[in-house]
Amino acid sequence: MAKHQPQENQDINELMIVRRDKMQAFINKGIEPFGRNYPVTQHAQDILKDADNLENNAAEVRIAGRLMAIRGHGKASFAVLADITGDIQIYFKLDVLGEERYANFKLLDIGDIIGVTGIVFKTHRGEVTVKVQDFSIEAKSLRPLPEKFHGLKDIETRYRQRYLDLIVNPAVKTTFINRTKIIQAVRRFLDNKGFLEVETPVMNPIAGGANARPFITHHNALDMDMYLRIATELYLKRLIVGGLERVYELGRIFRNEGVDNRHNPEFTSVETYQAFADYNEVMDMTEQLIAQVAKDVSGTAKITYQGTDVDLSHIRRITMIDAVKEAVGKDFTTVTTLEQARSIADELKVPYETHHGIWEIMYQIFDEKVEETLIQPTFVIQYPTAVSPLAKRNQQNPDFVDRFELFICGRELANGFSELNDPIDQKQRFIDQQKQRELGDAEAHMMDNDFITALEYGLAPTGGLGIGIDRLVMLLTDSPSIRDVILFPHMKTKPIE
RNA sequence: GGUUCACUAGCUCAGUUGGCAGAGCACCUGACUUUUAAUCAGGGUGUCCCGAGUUCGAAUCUCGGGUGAGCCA
Repeated sequence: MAKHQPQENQDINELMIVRRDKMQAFINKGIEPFGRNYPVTQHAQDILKDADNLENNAAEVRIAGRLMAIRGHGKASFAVLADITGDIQIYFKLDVLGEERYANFKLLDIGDIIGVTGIVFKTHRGEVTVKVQDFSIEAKSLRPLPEKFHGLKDIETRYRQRYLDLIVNPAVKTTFINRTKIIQAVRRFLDNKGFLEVETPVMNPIAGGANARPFITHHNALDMDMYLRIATELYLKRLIVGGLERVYELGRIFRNEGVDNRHNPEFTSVETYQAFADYNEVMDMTEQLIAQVAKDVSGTAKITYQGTDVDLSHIRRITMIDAVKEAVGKDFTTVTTLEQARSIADELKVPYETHHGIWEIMYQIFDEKVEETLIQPTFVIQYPTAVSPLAKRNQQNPDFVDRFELFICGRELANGFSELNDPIDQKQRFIDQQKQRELGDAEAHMMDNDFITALEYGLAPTGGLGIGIDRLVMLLTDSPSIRDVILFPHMKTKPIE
């Protein structure tokens, strides 16, 4: 066994010295303070649920977990053991354990991970408790845990040392278990609809499918710069060209942008593509998916987010023109000149660029003034073509595309459209995006000739959808910040003390 | 990027007008064989985020920096 001497430079306080001394005491008794395995027969919840039966049969139970509290009473002591299912009380008694094992118990600290065998009983107050017959130390904890009553509140520590957050703040564990349930529910929904889950490259020679700045990395052997993907869209549409008909990818996306309540540089999205469907069918499916996932996870489609009641069972649909009219009282159907559009934007104090046309200005107004007003679930449909380089033009009005975005509680949650399958138009859209890039828009879409080539072989009419999984999890777990639903949110590096 | 706020013991937090660094929990010593935020008696364990400056004297005032959070862009 390795010697557990504190390193000379390591900052170590009295509390840690005490724990190291106890660890050494175990070693001196020939007991390894760090275990190898401990097969259990139950979790805490199993025992609580089956307590009467276990008690009557005097059955031996075998559990393991972390000591969260110790209440010593001289020759007998109560403690709280926590495993993934929750807490259970355990009882150490000198009569039962004998002098030697009871002395070993005295070397345990809050935070230690132990394995326990014992018999279930109920205390005078009726609490289901395991009377410990034997126990083993599975991992000595050398650092003190945050306090049990107030928990860990320091936001920085909670994010940097999420394991502490998970140990002492039970609601956090629930949130992340629910995150997994949400992702499972999304997969189940799509699998049941015949979608094929696929994996496409994370490292891309061209970062496409969205308007965002990419992270750049370098492949040494090929001696080429590569981008981390900013979307999965263009690869998935290539698969529709290839005849896979219904595909989805659920995975990590990277965008080189700032960090706030709703943005983390890496986040999770799901994108789906369905051949022979248009954006109306995609909206129908999105509506079903949101409601189904909410029911699977919360048991109901009527949820509360940050004090606001939200009914996810129905999503209204409104055109962007109507949404703007409704929110700010400006009717863009009457706008025929750029000057009119600019004066409306000026009046609303919404900034725009000199090269923006009427509909781009309207989109700026929508983005700045309208989105935040869309609290109940709303599909906004009919986006300007100028801001939607991958979507198919509307049949009646080529200035607009058959696109929707879903807003809930003022936040964009999903984006979908009838995919642009005309390679001639797609090429022109990319050229237009290049012009935007030359005008200084670093987020404008890159030219992707390889994708154009794929379209030239023929892309079936296709409906596509993208959902921000993190935002969906925020909504369904009532979390105010995206950092509350990402286990390890990105932060500036700083050594843990 | 701008702006406001926060940073004090392992954790949660006080700290007055600039005058010896505080509390609860945790921890240590002792008592206690059904407690449960156990209780009782005793014990304060600290780079007051970092660095300058002002001052007889700075956790406190000033400047610079760091990290985080909120708001704005």
